[in-house]
Amino acid sequence: MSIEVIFGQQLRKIREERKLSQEELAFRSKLDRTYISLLERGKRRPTLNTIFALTAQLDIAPSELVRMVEKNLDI
Amino acid sequence: MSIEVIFGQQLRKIREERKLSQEELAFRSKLDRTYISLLERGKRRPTLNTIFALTAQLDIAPSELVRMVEKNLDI
DNA sequence: ATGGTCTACGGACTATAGTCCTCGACCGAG
DNA sequence: CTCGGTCGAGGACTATAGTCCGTAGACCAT
Repeated sequence: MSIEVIFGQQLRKIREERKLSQEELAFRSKLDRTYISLLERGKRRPTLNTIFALTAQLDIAPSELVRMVEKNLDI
Repeated sequence: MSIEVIFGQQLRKIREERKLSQEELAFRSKLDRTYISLLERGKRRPTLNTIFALTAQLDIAPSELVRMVEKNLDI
């Protein structure tokens, strides 16, 4: 599976655990609502800064999210 | 300090520890030499995929590089 | 049936990641 | 001095990240 698809899956998982809507996450991280949707569906490749912006609102370290991607990549 | 500047510093540090030139790293990670230079000087913001491509050639986990950025960010 | 919430998805756009080509400066070795 | 290896920098470009508009469908309650 590609990096961006795995990333999207993990992002969605964390967001849902936090009980946030895509729109709410977008608002808090100052990103666009439709862009969160694109990310979760693996249609976009976030920059490092975007990852930091997202994780800051999800109460998780950027490196932790990346680590989740790594782990799920080789499955 | 900004995320991209810290990232560049850490990238350079690791690359030099591995005794690779920018050109050699660029070749191995299938990126452009001038782009590695831009990254190290904090002039560009790498995508997640680019981080994976770089770290794969630096014998370090992507999450580890990101963790280094995190740690140095609040100094 | 209707209104609210959530999400997928599209098109058109702007900003910027990443490429390619080039030149100039530096440095240590021959 | 010159030459090879290395890097900074800039200009012009192409690809794609990220925005901003919208529509439509699913689900849930009233």
